[in-house]
Parts: sequence; C-alpha cells; structure tokens
Amino acid sequence: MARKTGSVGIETAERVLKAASMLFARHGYAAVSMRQIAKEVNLQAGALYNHFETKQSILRALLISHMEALMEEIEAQPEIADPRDALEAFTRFHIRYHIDRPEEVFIAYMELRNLEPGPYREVTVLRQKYERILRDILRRGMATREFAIVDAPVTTMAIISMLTGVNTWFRYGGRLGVDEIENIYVNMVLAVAGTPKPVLRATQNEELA
Amino acid sequence: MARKTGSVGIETAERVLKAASMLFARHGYAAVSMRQIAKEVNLQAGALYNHFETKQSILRALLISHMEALMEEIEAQPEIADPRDALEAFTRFHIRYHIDRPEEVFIAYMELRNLEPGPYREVTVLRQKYERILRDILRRGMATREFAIVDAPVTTMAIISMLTGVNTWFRYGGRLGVDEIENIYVNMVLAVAGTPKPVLRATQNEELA
DNA sequence: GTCTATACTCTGATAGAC
DNA sequence: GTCTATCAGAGTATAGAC
Repeated sequence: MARKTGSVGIETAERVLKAASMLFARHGYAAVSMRQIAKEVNLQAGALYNHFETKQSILRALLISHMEALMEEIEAQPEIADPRDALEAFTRFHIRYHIDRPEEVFIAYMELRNLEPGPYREVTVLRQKYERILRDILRRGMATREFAIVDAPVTTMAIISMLTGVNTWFRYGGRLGVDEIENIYVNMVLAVAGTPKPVLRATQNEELA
Repeated sequence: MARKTGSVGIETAERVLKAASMLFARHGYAAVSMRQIAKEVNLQAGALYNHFETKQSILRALLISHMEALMEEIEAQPEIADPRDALEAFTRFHIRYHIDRPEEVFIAYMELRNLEPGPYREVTVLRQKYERILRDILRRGMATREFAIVDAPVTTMAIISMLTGVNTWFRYGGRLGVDEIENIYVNMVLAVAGTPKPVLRATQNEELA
C-alpha cells in the first residue's frame, strides 16, 4: 500500500486498454464509442482523455503493443539451425500465441484499416518483420533442398493465413485440444513446405520412442 | 428505351449496392454513413430509404447476394469423381473467384459481426454449405486413401483460410499473374491433403504432354 | 484524475412538398 | 422517386470545478 495516489493513472490506462480490447474485438473499433469504453471501466467519457489523447491513440496503443509483444516473444525463442525443425517450432509458436490471445490477434488484423497513415505504417513494418522470420526459414530450407517450395513469398503468406485462421473457428472446450490442433497444423505446414513429417524419425529421435 | 420510368428504381438500388460495397470494403460498415453512400450515387440521404429499409438491410443484401452467387457458381461447376482432381478444381475455383471479387469477399468476412442475429444466421448457413463442399471432397479422398489427412474439419478450415488469404496481399500488376498464383496454391493444397502433385502424371495426361 | 457540463458535428431515419 | 427540412440522439473532444 506504499503506492502514491499519483501513480494510479497507470493502472487506469491499462484498464482502459483492456476494456477497449474487449469491446473492439467484439463490436469493431468504429462501432465502439468512448462512452462505452468509459462505462466499462467506471469512468466518465471525459476522464479517458487524461490517459489517451484520442480514441485513435487507444487503437494505436493496442496494435503496437500487440505486435511488439509478438516480436519480443518470438525473438526470445531459441534459434534452430535445421530449417525443418525451425519451421515446426515457428508453427507451434504461432498457433499457441494466437490461440492464447484471440482478442489482440483479431483486432490486429481487423482494425488495421482504421489506423491513420502514421500508425498504420508502424504496424505494417512490425508485421513484415514477423513475416520475414518465416520467409527466411523457408528460404533456408530451399537452399538446403530440404523444402520443395515454388515461391517463398507466396508460401509465407499462405502459411500465415492458414495459421492465423485458427482464431476464426477455435474455441476452448471444443472437440480438439490445443496440443492436438498444434500437431495437425505442424503436419500441414510441413506438407506445404514439401517436407512432410515422416511417421518416425528413428535417427534423430530414438530417445522419444 | 422501352423502359418505364417506374422501373428505374431497380437500377438505383443496384448503384446503391455497388457504392456501399466499395465504401464498406474501404472503410468498414460502421465507419460509413448513409450520407456518404448517397453522395456516391448522387442522391440525398433520404432517398436511399426508397430502396432499402435501413442501413443494416444494405449490408444484409450485399452479404447474402455474395454468398448466393458463390454457391450458385460453384454448383454450376461440373462434378468430378476423382477426389484429387476435385480438390484441384475447387482450389482453382476458389482462388479465381476470390481474386475477381476482392470487395465482396473482404466485406463477407470482415462485416459478418455487424449483421444482426437473423441475417447473421442466414449468411452462416450459406458459408457452412460452401465449406461442406470442400470437406466432402476431403472425406472422399480419405475414404479412397488418396489423401493423407488427420482431421477433415480442421483441414477444411485451414485450406479455406489459406486460400481466402490471397485477398490480403494480391494486387493486379504485381510480380505474379493469376494463373501462376493459382498453380502455386494448387500445389500447396494438394500437399496439405497429403497427395502432392507429381511432376508428371503420364497415365492420365498424355494428351497434354 | 475524475467529475459535470457542454460545444459542435454527425448519425440513422422520417415527413411532406414536388 | 427524389428533394428539403427536421428530429432525437449519439459521436469525439474540451473546459473548469473539485
């Protein structure tokens, strides 16, 4: 309780972001009013402007922080030399990350167009940085001939679309658990890369048998 | 010129739909006003209500007619017995259809959530009907053991996400033409189904060599 | 930092003249 | 079928008291 009154604002800003995230995900940025956000955090609309300059800046904060967290987390993953293993790891990472944060992910690609030019560019740069990680894995696999890929950029976009698509249908408590889904997607992604998962890989994985 | 004055309204309604389609695709349903739509077709806002009861009913008309046209066109395709060929045909159809109508497709999955419950259900039923076509192809291929698929429903959603994703990046005049993209996606979809396209299929396609 | 009050603009939708 | 005019409400954002 040693916290000073003056620092409460930080917490409020975070509560605002959380409420906005929920509302934007559910109804869309344009359909949500500042009054609704304020009500959700038990404030009057005017009070929101102590924490954010405009409604737009709330959206910007959500998208930038989502993309930065995504980049931070994937860069914290261990580097994997073998392209096939790297692709599998990327797939598992992406699926899990996206299933864990359905709201943020949903907003990140539904509300991109509601960003003003400046913030739009910022987010796009981060997106491309993320996409490049996958594209580089594909290129490395093409170089070693482990992958059979016709076109790395198109395959990159195709894989990302396929993976991000989980969020349109996955719900907890459904027929399949996260681990099962992860495995299914790994199979599909490796197949797309032209290096289907063998039934067993005795040489490398004897200890798992 | 034998057209009666009284029937001009039909044309106006179509112009309204076209303008709304463009504006909704560009800015989103919630961000577009009736006045903007009216301006686009050189009308006053009030005149729109001669053709549509509400703004919502414009959105409904767009989504329903898009899904109905999609269903109509795919049902007009010739039936193909062989699952592999059917999957290839489905892929080509989907890619081409979606590349040809970027606006409609974009709206169809971005603005679903802005539909009121009734229309939402109508559109969802049509979507599921479409998805079932693909799922049935996959199931047939699993039955004949031509496909190596772990889970038909998940694979269905994955393929549809992958294919529909073209619309997020494809632009005419880019590095690749529609035909090339179609071929790349066929390769990827067949790989996902566990029946990669052979380099040549001498038995069936001698006449093409 | 939050409140109340408010400025000003825009919203979807309707009424009635033509 | 379109126009003008208008309604009632909601939109973002600001000002000033506490």
